[in-house]
Amino acid sequence: MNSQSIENYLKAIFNQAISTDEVNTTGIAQALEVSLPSVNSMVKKLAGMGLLEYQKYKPLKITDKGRKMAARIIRKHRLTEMYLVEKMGFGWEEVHDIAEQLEHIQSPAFFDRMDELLGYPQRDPHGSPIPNKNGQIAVQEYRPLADCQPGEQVELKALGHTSDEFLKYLNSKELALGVKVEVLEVEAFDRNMKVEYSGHREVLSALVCSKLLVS
Amino acid sequence: MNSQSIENYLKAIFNQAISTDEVNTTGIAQALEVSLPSVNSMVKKLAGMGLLEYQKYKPLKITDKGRKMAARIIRKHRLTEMYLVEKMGFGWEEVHDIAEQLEHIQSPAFFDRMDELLGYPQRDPHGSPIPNKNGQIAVQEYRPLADCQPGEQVELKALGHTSDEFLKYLNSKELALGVKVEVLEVEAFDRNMKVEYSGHREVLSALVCSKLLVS
DNA sequence: TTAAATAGTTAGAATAGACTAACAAATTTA
DNA sequence: TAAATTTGTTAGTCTATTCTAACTATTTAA
Ligand SMILES: [Mn+2]
Ligand SMILES: [Mn+2]
Ligand SMILES: [Mn+2]
Ligand SMILES: [Mn+2]
Repeated sequence: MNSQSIENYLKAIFNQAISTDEVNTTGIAQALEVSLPSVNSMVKKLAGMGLLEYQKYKPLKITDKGRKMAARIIRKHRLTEMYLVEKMGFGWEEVHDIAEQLEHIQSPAFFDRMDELLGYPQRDPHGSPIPNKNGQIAVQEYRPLADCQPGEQVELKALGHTSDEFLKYLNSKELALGVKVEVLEVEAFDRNMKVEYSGHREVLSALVCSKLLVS
Repeated sequence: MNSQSIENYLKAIFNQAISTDEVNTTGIAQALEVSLPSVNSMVKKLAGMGLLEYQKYKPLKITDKGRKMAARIIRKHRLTEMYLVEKMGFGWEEVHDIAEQLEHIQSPAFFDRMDELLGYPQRDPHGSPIPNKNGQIAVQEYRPLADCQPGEQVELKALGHTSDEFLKYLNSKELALGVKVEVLEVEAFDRNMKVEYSGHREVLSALVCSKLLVS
C-alpha cells in the first residue's frame, strides 16, 4: 500500500503535468510546501516504482502507470467533494481540505457506493472531470471567459482555480456553475469585463475572467 | 496533530481499560499486532503526553485526558459506522475496516454533519454507545443473554464482540438488534440455549450467548 | 560570453515508528 | 521456595520522510 506522502507527491506531479507538461522539482516543492531535497528523494523513489521517468537535471515525466495511479486518487478526491456537496450539504468552498484527507482511504467499496449514490457524476462541484475507475480522465473542452468577445452568451462550466478565497468571492457575486453569462464590454486597457448574468451586472477583473471556464 | 499510530494505540488502551481495567502491554501488542518493544516505546510517549500514567512493570493506567481523547476518536469511529449503515447502505459487517480509517480524519465539521444527518444517534450499528463531543460515554447497562433464565423474554440490544465472522453468523441466523428473544431451555451441561425469536427456533452456543447483550 | 541567478543534487542529520536480540522483573508452577 | 514461565524493558538497528548546508548544473542577463 502506498503511503499518503507518495500519493500526495504523485498527485501534485500529475496536476502540474496537465497544466505545464514540463514538470519541475521546484514547482512540486512549492505545491506541497516541502524542501527541494525532499522532492528530489521522493522523485527518485517514484521513478524506482515506475511512476516517473527521471534523469538528473531534466524535467520530470510521469509514466502511464503513474498517470493512471494519480487519476485514481483524484477520482477519490473529486467523488468525495461531490458527495460532500450533494449528499452532506457542504458548500463548494468547504470540501477540498476534507477530500484531501479522504482521498487516501483504502476502500473501493466506499467510493463505489458514493459514485452510485451520486448517479455516476462526470464532474466535481468545481466542474473538474472525475476520472473513471480505470484512471482515464476526460479532457477539459472549455475556454476561459477571458477569451470571449462582447456580445457572446456563454455558460459557466468549470473553474480554473479553486482556492477557498476565490470560491467565496464567487459566492459573494452569486456566480455558480450553470449560470448563463453575457459579455457586455471588454475594457481594452486592462481586459476587465462588464458582464450580465441572472439579473446581476458586474465588472470582473481579467484575473477572475481567466479562471472562469465557459462554453 | 496526533499521528494515526498514536490514536490507534490510545484507542486500544482505552478499549482494554473498559473490559479489564488492568491494561497490560502484551494485550495491546496483540490487539494492534505489533511487538512488545513497540508498545513499550509508544507507552512512554503517551505517558509523556499526559495520556497515560506509566511506571515500569506496572499495569497501564489511562488518565482522564487520555480517556477523553480516546472517546473522541471512538465517537468518530462509531458515527462513521452508523453513517455507512444508515446513509450509504452498508451491512453492519462491512463498516468496521472503513471506520478504522475514517476515525483519523481531522474535520469536526465532517463528523458534526454526519451526526446531524443521522439525528444525533446514541448507539452505533452494533449497539455500542457513541461518546458525546466532550468525550463522555454512556455506560452499557445490558447483560449477556447467557445470564438469562428459561422463560425470560428479552430484546437484543448490543453485541459484546463485533468481528466480521460473528456478524455474518448473526446475519445467517437473522439475528439483528431489536429482535425479541425468548429463552426456552438452557442445557445444564454446556450452557447451550434453545431460544425463539421472530419465528425462528435455534440452539445458540454458550459462546454466542455470552456475546449477545440484551435487556 | 562570462557572470549572476536559478534550479537541482548530494551529504548528512533528525524524528517517528517499527523490528530483533538480549536481559530483567514478576508471576506461576512444581 | 526454587525453578520455570510469562511479561516487560533496554539497546541497537532499519525504513520512511523530512530537513539544512554545501555544492553543481543550467539558464538568464549583462
Ligand atoms: Mn479539491
Ligand atoms: Mn491528500
Ligand atoms: Mn468498529
Ligand atoms: Mn484506526
